[in-house]
Parts: sequence; structure tokens; C-alpha cells
Amino acid sequence: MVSFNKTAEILDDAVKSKKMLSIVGSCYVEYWGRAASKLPKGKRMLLIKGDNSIAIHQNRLLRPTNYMMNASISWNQEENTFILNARKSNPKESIKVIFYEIEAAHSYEMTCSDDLRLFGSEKDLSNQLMQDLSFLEEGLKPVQQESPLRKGVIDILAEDKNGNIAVVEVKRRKADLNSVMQLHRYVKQVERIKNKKTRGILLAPEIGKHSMELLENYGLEFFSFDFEISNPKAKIKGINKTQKTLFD
Amino acid sequence: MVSFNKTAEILDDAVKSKKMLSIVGSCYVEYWGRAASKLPKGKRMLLIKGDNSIAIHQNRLLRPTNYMMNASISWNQEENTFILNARKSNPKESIKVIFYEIEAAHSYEMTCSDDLRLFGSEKDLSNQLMQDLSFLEEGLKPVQQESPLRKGVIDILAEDKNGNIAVVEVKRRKADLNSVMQLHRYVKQVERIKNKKTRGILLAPEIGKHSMELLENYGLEFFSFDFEISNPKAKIKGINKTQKTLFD
DNA sequence: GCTGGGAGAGGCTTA
DNA sequence: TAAGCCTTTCCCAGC
Repeated sequence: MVSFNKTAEILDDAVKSKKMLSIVGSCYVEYWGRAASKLPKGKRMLLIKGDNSIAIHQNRLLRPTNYMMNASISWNQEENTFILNARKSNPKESIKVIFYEIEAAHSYEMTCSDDLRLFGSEKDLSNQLMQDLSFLEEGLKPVQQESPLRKGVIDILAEDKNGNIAVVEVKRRKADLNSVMQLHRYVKQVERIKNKKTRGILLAPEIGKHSMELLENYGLEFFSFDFEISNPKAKIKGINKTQKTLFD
Repeated sequence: MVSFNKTAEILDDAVKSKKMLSIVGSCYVEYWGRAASKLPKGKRMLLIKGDNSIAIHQNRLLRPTNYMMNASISWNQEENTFILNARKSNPKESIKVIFYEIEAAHSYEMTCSDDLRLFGSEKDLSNQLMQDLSFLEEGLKPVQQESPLRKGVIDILAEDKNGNIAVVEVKRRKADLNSVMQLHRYVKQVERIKNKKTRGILLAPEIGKHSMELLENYGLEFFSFDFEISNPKAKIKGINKTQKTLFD
């Protein structure tokens, strides 16, 4: 058990010095903001980080039950409770944590840096494809990466051997209905701008059955590819054309 | 500082008893799976929960740098390091955490229950709308909630005073391009099934400018509404029709 | 198990 | 700031 006085002392130091802080204890939590929630009295872990993010974790799942970024954090002691408030505006939100008993309160000096290096993101794949698209279809040439439209950004704009424009949308994981709708949207926009029939190519490791149907209805094309995650980039190993080109 | 032996002891007990566990120390983290990542040596907090979820938190942001649900967790001591491995299949993933020094290791007895009660979800709003749609448009009657289509589920199927079918899509927050595409998709499916021109109504607190344009292009309709979060439900306070009905 | 879709999504980047 | 979009999204409900 940790006294409320001691807890306040630890909190004060931690928030001031941007230390990472964990408090474990019996508490009740109320949230009010974009939605509202109540968490009945029970033991949980409260985490406060150096960037003033706060999270209440239960003993299951990855995501916290309650959380807030860029919180203004304050606290006060009452008769038999220790109350912590987190507030922010835009949107206006508040979390109130009422502690009835505090089992532990620890703070840790820790940098707020972000050193994670992640490989195999969609950007990695897109970059590799920008180098060469001919292994996807003979004569297919990348023209521009990340072409901004009024609504959204095209991953790769290409041109096939017959001079047709092709919009290429890359997904690092299984393509779904949203992927198909997104590509469809881009193709329609390009057709309107260029006033020219345009191909839409969806490039993903796999695609769902329903999504494939929708894609076919829209006259789009799908290629599946295998990719290998390696340091420092993802690498496309092979391509399979799943659907016949409608433009031939 | 906590010795590796002591750490192993705490880990052993915590995992066996499904306690919540936090380890803070200098570590290097490698992830391999859906993507890959490396996290250079530095101080972080490792969290293990009773459902075998594991997360490595840095001192910033809400989300952990590395994480895994339903992990098979094992550990071993080497010369000057304490190594923790988390593995899972489907998809096959692994996290390796190499600790060089352990500053703290605490475990907490905690239930794995989930008692959060959340109000103001989309379902709440949908339920309320199912009771009455007439305040949205005179003579509009809800017919069915959550109508399953082959691809997706319609929030509310309704009928207007002229006998037209209307697909109503409800969003608890600002509608975006996806919302519009989703509604468009549903309308097209219903039109094909019923072989009858069908209205599409998007109901959200607000909508982006571009999304509104797209909605108009598709001949869909938008209504904005205010809602109030109260215990135990969200309540729709007012409705404003932003666009003229194309069916009149 | 796959599939679809919501979430207080989070978090990043560009206009 | 708003808009758009990727995410090891997470997480759940339905089939």
C-alpha cells in the first residue's frame, strides 16, 4: 500500500520531470467526451507518459479501457479517496479516476524518443514498385508516385504498352472492400480529369472473395504478390495475375 | 536494479497466476511477423497481462511500439542478458526482448474481467432511430435494423411516404469518403436485388466538404444531427437536412 | 475460421 | 487546422 500523500509526491515529480509513471490500485473511472463510459470499482493500472498521455489498463487486451492524449492532469485527495483528473479540449474530454486504495506507484526516468525502425510498410512496397513494374505486365511503366487528387492520393500512376493510363493501388495486406472502393474512386476521378478510359490495378498479397467480385464488377484488375520482409526493406518476390486484362 | 534470477522468479509466478506484470529496463526489441521492426537499446516498460497479451511501451504515445495478443511467452538468462521471447502462430509472429539491465519488475494480482460500460456508440443511435424516423422526414418509416447483404450490413432499411426504399447509414462521428462509398455500395446492391430505384440517406453529426461532393455525385442524401450522451444511451437532439431530396 | 465494419480508433503527412 | 489514409491497426459480431 502507498499512502495518498506519497502518491501525490510521486505524481508531482513524475509529471514535472516527464517520467513514466504507473499507479496500481482499486479505482473507479468515468469518461466523458466523444462518448461516455463508466468503469466500476476494481483494480487497474494507470499509466502516465512523458508526453502527458494517460491510459487505464485492465488485465486483458492490448488497448486500455480509457485513455487520453495531451491530457492536462491534476489530482487531489479527499477523505478516503485520491482523485485524478485528465482533461483536454478539442474535442473536450475528461477522465476522472477515483482511487480508493493505491497498491503501488512507481515512476521511471525514461527518454521520450521514438527509435522504432519498422520494415515492410506499404511505402516500402510502393517504393520498390516505382523502380519497376514490368514484371507485373510487360511494358507497364511507372509514371508518378503519390499523385495527389482532390480526394486522396494515388499510390502509383502508370502507363501500359498501349498508352493506357493505369492507377495502381498497393496494399501490404489482404485487400478488402474498402481497397476496391478506393481504387474505383481514383479511377473515376482520373477518367474525369483526363477524359480517357483508365485501368485500375489493385496489388495486394490476397483479396477476399466478395472484394474480388466487386472488383470485377467495376472492371478493375487484381494482381497478388508475395513479399519478403527483410532489413531494411520489404521485397516483392513474385506476382500472379488473377484476372484477365479487360483492355486487351 | 533487479537481478535476472529474481526477474525470472517474478515472471514465472505472474504468468502462472495470470497476474499483471510490468518490467522496466534497458532493452533491445526485435519483431518479426506481419511486418518487422527493430528497437535499439533503450529503457522501456514491458507489460504482460493475464490473457497473455504483451506490450512494449516507450515513454510516449498511447500505443506500444511492439505488442502481441495470445503470446506464448518464454524467457532465459544468458551471460549478461535476460531474453524474453513471445511467439504465436496465425499469423506467425515473434517478439524478442533482450534486457541488459532490469530496473524494476512488479506483478499485481488482478482480475481479467471487462466491466467497462460505454455509452454513445453507433448502435445506441441506431436503436433510437429504429423507434422513429419521422422527425427526419415526414412519413419515413423504419422497416428493418441491420439488414445483412452479401457484402456488409445495412444499418436501417426504411420506406418513405411514396413507397420508396431508403437505405439509412448512421455514423456517430463526422462522415468521410468511406461512409459515402459504403452507402453507395449498399444502395447499388439493394437496387439490384429489389430491381427498384432506392434512396440512400447518410446520417451523421457532420460531413467533410469533399465527402459531401461525392455524396451529391452519387445522388445520395445527407442529414446532420446533434446527439447528447446520457446514461445509459445516446439521444438524438435535432436533425437538419443539408441536401434536397432528389426523389421529390 | 473468414469477413465486414466500428472505434472515444491512433498516428502521420500534406495541403 | 482539416482531410485523407495506413496500421503488425485492435476488437467484436455473424456466418
